[in-house]
Amino acid sequence: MYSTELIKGTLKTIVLKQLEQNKRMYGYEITQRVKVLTGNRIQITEGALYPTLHALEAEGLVTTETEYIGKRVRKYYSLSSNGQLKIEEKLNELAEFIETLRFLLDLKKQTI
Amino acid sequence: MYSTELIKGTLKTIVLKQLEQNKRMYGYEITQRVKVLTGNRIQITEGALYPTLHALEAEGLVTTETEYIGKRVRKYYSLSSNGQLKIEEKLNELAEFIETLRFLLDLKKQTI
DNA sequence: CTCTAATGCATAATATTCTTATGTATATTT
DNA sequence: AAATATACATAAGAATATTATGCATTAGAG
Repeated sequence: MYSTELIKGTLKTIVLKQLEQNKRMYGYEITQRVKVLTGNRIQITEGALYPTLHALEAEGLVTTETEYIGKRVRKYYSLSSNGQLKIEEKLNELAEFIETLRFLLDLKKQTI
Repeated sequence: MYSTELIKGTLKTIVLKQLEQNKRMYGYEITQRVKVLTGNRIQITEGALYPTLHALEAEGLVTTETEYIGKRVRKYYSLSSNGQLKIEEKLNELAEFIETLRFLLDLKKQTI
């Protein structure tokens, strides 16, 4: 696990990117997928995730559909067209920021 | 300027790295140097910087000396040996985190 | 030579965004 | 039967930034 302060500021981007890649996901699924993909290195807590999803919805970046699996509710999230634009913006900004940090902190460039 | 949320979590690392590279700096100097080095892309505000410097001092990662330039006070900061260890730790962690993000968000690798 | 901008420190009020804790409920595995 | 996993949600608190304010000195522009 990374020291948590690093993750701050990237959560929305991570969530939007998952929705871009998988079309339609529910909250719990997002946390599990990110956990697996990162080998447990990034674990999104529920207290962080749900408020973030609600904020994304309020900003019009995602749309929702509620479904019942048996008696259990699931809320599916999908990227809206504004969300699609936003994730592209955010990825560009993050990539630039990382390049700036790399230079400023003299981090090694990846050649792989 | 980057959306401010990105900078959160990297400020201590940036400050410690500047002190590693320049031995002895005062607060205002750090903000100016980072501003120039990043082409105005990262501008550390005073309200963020000074509390951070005080925290680093309280953690024993930096030592301070106060000097007068004419009648104006300047507080110089230097990396302690614990600070030296800490910056190495933080840079390693950040580099790993960036690699994880690169994979998770499918960011392009730099070849330069 | 006066006024503005820059230098230099600091703190307080506020905002954001996370962690941790709590709550509720169903489904599955041991 | 009990523990764990699934699935949502919100509240209290911590951390860390922004914005605003305050004070004071020095350099430069008009």
